Amino acid sequence: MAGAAQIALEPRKAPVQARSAVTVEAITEATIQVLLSGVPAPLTTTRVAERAGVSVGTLYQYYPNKQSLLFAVLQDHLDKVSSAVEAACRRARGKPLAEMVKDVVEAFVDAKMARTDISAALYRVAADAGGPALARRMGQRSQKALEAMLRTAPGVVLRQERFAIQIMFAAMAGATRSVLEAGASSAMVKHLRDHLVLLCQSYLLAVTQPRPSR
Amino acid sequence: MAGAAQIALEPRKAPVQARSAVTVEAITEATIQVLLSGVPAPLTTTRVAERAGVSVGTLYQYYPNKQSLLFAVLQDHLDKVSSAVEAACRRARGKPLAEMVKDVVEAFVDAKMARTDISAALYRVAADAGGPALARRMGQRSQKALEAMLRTAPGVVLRQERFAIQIMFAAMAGATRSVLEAGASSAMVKHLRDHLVLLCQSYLLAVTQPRPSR
Amino acid sequence: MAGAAQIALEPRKAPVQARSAVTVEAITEATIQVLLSGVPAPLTTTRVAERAGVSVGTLYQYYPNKQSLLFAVLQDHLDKVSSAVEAACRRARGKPLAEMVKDVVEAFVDAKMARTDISAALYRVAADAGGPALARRMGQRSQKALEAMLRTAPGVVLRQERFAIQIMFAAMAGATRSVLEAGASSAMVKHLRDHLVLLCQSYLLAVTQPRPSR
Amino acid sequence: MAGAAQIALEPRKAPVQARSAVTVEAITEATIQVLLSGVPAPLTTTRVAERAGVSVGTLYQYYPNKQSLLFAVLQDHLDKVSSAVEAACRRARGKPLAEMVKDVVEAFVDAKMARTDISAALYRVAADAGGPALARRMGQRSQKALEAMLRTAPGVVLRQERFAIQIMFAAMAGATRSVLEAGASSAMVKHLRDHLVLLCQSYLLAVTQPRPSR
DNA sequence: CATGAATGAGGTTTCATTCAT
DNA sequence: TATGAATGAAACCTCATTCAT
Repeated sequence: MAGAAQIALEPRKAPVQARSAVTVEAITEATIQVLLSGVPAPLTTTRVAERAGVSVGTLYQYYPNKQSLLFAVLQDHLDKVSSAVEAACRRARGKPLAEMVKDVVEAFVDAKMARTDISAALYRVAADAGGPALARRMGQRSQKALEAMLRTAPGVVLRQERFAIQIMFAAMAGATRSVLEAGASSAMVKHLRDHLVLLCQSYLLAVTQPRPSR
Repeated sequence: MAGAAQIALEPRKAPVQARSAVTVEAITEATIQVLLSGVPAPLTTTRVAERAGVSVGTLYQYYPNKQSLLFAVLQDHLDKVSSAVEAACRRARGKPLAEMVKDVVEAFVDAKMARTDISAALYRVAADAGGPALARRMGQRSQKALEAMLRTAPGVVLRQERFAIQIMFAAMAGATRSVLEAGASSAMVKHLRDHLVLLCQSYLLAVTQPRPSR
Repeated sequence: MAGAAQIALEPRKAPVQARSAVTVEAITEATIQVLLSGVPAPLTTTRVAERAGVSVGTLYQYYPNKQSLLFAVLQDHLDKVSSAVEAACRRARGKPLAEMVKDVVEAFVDAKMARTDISAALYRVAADAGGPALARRMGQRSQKALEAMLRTAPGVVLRQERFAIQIMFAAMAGATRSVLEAGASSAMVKHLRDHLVLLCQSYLLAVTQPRPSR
Repeated sequence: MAGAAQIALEPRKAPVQARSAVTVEAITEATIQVLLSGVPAPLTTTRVAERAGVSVGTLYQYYPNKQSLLFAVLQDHLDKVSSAVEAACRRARGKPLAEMVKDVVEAFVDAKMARTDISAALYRVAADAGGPALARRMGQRSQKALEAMLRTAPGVVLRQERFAIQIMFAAMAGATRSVLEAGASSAMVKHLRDHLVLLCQSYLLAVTQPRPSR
């Protein structure tokens, strides 16, 4: 989509009742299933509803429009990844730089690769309006956490800190995407972890400020 | 798009006559213009034709369907980048590793950033069927060139060479995309160049095989 | 139409609810009306929907494409005729040949001429892909019934039975079409009945096997 | 097509020059070829022109529109059949009824089956506006000739002469079409000839006026 | 609350026809 | 005269969304 009017992206109502929660869950799950069932068929609200075992009307009770549905699914996924990174950052505070990086990178890869099928499928809808913005927002959450963590690394000061973190994070995301789109066999995923650790460690070292000596 | 039937992606006929060449050029240019004019309006063949100052019928004389038009525009862009990388790789053969990397990274960034508007706009359509495959194919061209070049680097042997190159390339692409989607001010672009040089240099060093000495 | 890709001809869903049944009926009726209103306007789905008082979307809920709509209308018509012939054949079993023929021919003509307007209108769409095949299939139903009936005619054995029946049926159909396309005044229809009875009776007599006497 | 505006059906100009004659011939031949090449592709003027080895523009020099082209091809075909029937009728004057019928029926079948492929293909376009009218006109030519011939049959007076001839002719046409659409193997064609002779002979006998004796 | 029939704007694509070269 | 690029009306069909039941 080359653009989109300003559209409500928030779910229409929180699923407070148990019955609702089940329905909503069924709908989001169905969305992913439709995305995954590689058939050359576009993702339509009717198809999602069918797959979820509810009527379109019901779907529209919970999501004001199609965008908001996709948005919710994407958000859920990205939120998991961001949270994993944030948690790892919290745990790694104060450790030596190399360890920090290792912990965080592995947390990121593990979260992203927990369901390779979903991750891969979501790239297809992420280009829609709202997707890039959401990704950026979520990326910033992670980057903020990284920044906070890195400041606790003993004896480390980064040059152009913010920017360096953005680059590192984007590099991680790019490499992960590449592996995902290449099929993401478990062997590849393992290599990805190791290489990304190396890549990030060496990069951060390279942008480490020369210690103000004496 | 969540999927697509097998569809002809090749242009319908090459613009042999002068008149035709102008028309085709106008159409591809219009495609980008429509993509850029961020207005909340999807890219439609009608709109592209309008913008190009021709009728829809004319558009369909050259492209059998909408996909093939987008495909052509994307291909043109990716081809420029790949070619730039290949050329840089050829020129850098035999140089020391650090220089190699510098030359190639800069060539990549410069090619990608020659028209930041186009690059950014194309991310929106790249998710369509055919887009990912094309990107992968083009990426492989670059990676092949990188591989050939790196083998001429004096005293350098990489561990898991192919994979390492894939990761490096994907990291570059990811970081570049990140900057592009953040606005890509010229200052940022300059920093991107420098940081990517560092990132790639240090990563390659890190995955360099310990010389089997003596 | 000079040809057609393989296209779904079956209705999309059966009208189960009362509301739907009305809609479907309105659509098929409208199809015939549009065909009849001899105005120099082709049969388009939009026009049919308009005439039926529903939206195009509704039409497409029940018929996956234009072909299937025409197909359904044609099928309905041909089915009525075939059924009439079959019924007559069943009733005429065991009667003398001349009576058999009379009964069946009259049943055929009556069924075909019940709505001369519809019959005439349908010739216009019968040439479309699917039409000839359907007509052949329906013709064979009738011919099968004829065959079964004729075998019960006392003392009658036909030479080249199957083929003779095909010829007779096609002759009937051809003559009927001719009258239909000439306007089919009720006087003509009456004459048609009488003449076709004669024609079929005398033809069958002519192809009756000489009784293996004594 | 369910109708058509009043459209010029006459060829735009007679091919007076030799060059033109070749071109026109190429175009009509190409029309049939396109119709025959059973591919699920509609008959378009562009395709016909291509096949004929000329440009669309040239096609439109000779035929003012698509209808007139189809009309010309159909007319050519029907004219051959009508002429054959007329000639046979002329030759058979004065012969006994049975011989008359035999000669004419065989002339009809032979003319129609001279090119079974063309005959079969033309059914597909005959339903278009202009087609039925043309067929009727041509049928009347044959029927007139039949009428004139039959009046010379010694001792034969038909009841409802005109109508009977119409029915007989339509029956012949219908049976022939049936065989054509069933594939028209040469064996079937042979049987068709024999059966149609029988059918017509016995039918005419059956409608022969009882001689006003004494 | 759920249903699913109905809506209709709007997208893609075709193809008969014209006319500048 | 021949060419074939250009035209654009109009056809088919989809699918997000609504609302009576």
